[in-house]
Amino acid sequence: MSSPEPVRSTHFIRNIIQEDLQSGKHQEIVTRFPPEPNGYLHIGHAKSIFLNFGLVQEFTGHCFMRFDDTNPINEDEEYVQAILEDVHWLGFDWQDRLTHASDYFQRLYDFAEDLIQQGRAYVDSQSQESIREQRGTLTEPGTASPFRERSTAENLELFRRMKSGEFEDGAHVLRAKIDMVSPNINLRDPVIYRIRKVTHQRTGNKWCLYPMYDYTHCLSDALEGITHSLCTLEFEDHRPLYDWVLDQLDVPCHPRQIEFSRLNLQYTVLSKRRLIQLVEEGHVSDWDDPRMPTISGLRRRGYTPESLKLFAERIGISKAENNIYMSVLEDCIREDLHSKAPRAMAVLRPLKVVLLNCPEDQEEELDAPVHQQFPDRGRRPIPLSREIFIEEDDFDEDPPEGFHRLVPGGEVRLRNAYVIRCEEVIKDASGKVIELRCIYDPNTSRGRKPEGRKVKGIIHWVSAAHAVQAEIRLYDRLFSQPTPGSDYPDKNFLLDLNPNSMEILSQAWLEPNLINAEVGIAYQFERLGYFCLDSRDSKTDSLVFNRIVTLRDSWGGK
RNA sequence: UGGGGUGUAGCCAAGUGGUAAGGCAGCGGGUUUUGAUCCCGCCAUGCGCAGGUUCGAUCCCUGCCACCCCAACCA
Repeated sequence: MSSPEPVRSTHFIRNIIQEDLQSGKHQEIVTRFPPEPNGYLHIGHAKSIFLNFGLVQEFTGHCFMRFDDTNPINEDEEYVQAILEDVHWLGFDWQDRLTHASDYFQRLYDFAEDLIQQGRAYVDSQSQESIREQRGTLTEPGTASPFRERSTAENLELFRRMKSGEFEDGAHVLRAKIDMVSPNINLRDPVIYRIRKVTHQRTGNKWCLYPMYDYTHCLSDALEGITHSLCTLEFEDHRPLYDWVLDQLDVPCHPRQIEFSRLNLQYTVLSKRRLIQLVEEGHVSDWDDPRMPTISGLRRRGYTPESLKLFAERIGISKAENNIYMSVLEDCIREDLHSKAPRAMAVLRPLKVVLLNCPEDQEEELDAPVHQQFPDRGRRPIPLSREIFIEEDDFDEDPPEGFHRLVPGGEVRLRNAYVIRCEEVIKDASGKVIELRCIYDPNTSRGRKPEGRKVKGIIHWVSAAHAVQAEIRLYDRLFSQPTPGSDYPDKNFLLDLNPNSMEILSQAWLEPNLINAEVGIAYQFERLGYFCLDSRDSKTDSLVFNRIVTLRDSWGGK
């Protein structure tokens, strides 16, 4: 099966790597994908995964899968497993390069003692509040801590006692001694170690002292021999600190940090805080709710790894703020599935049609291609009998201009079958159309056009006696505003939740061949869109399909 | 008001001191038993604004403007 060839335009990071390879600065490149295991991965992470893992496939090199687990308070093994599954599903293999920042805790600690020995780090024994006040503001310089000039011996002793658990949380911290009046606030003696008497998901109770991100990340990169450390724009201000730490210590190499802009996708949210809130407050069923922009949600919804890769290629890599249309993502899955998906007919909102000239005991076995453009994929059986279902909105008593479907007295083609004419419209007491009586033209089977008339419309249908009932879940965007919350003073994104983001249709009818549908395969329900079995809720005797995305519809009417 | 970034079409995004790639969207037309797909064509005298240098500037220089990020013992 062919997947779409991604459009490859170059970007500044690829250019840098090419130059480094050509100049001989590096023989191969090493990257890393470093999530904190405190939430599920989302499509923004996918952008980073495709970048980091993709680059090393494109050039020679390898990529580390590294968990940045320096803050045991928020982290959890559940997230670790979910993240590994997601990265793997996207198509990447880290081989034996699965690491954790916590693997380096001892080495990091030793480096810290080294810093102290050099007089480049000190133990501060002030309260968190004092440290914050002394940091200064954006426009005012910071002031020195009274503990800044402690002796090396005292610093070392205190630091060792911090490690051995003699002090309570918050009693002391270790700070890098850099520059309290730097215009870059990150350089005003940043805290690099804090006491946290909590159990770490990997190291247990071995440590009660945990290193901070800025100190940990650069050293982990250096220890792994990372050549290019790719991160998002908000870390740009941290780069001087990244470089400072590595410059002080005897490390194997000095990776280059390069920043790119994070993904912003309209009609959804991509911040961990907000995604957690959606899950915890029950606005969605779970992390893998098919409306979620998480990788697991997209997977359950029916998105393919190939479609997400296409998306990553399309949006590109740059340093500019971006605001991607949701339609770009939707178009990627359409493009991928168009060639892959077997075709089927399904009626979501059924309207009964009786074919008057079809005897009650008549059953005709028609068939149709699995995929019209790929005849070698075979054919599927399509039974026809006297009673069929068509889509409710494929009939209109009072049609708008340009309506190509069925109208009273009019003709339409049943897809893969005959042309029918509507003879009679049956309504219930309230005036609602509940049944159509039609006659079919037996001389209009496959490949045969009706004589002397043009039939423009084609509608899908299923045989009532043969159809399989199923529940179908129609999904729409989770939020009704492109930038959720932006119109409210408190930026409350929940107020923009789309109340119609999921519609459940429990009376849908499927062509009988769909009884063989498999989880993980997307089907095109002709004229409607792409659908797949819900991996959680579908059962063999009660099928549940998710709508992945609609087909494009250039007809504005309805 | 300090520091760090970014501004190329509706949305992304290449690009170069020599006259603006590509994708998505949009528009027009063709094919079609999916109003899908597919095919063809159109779509920036313009690169945030104003000056300057130059034969020539989106690119170099100067000055502005707008937006984003930074004052966790988060990452």
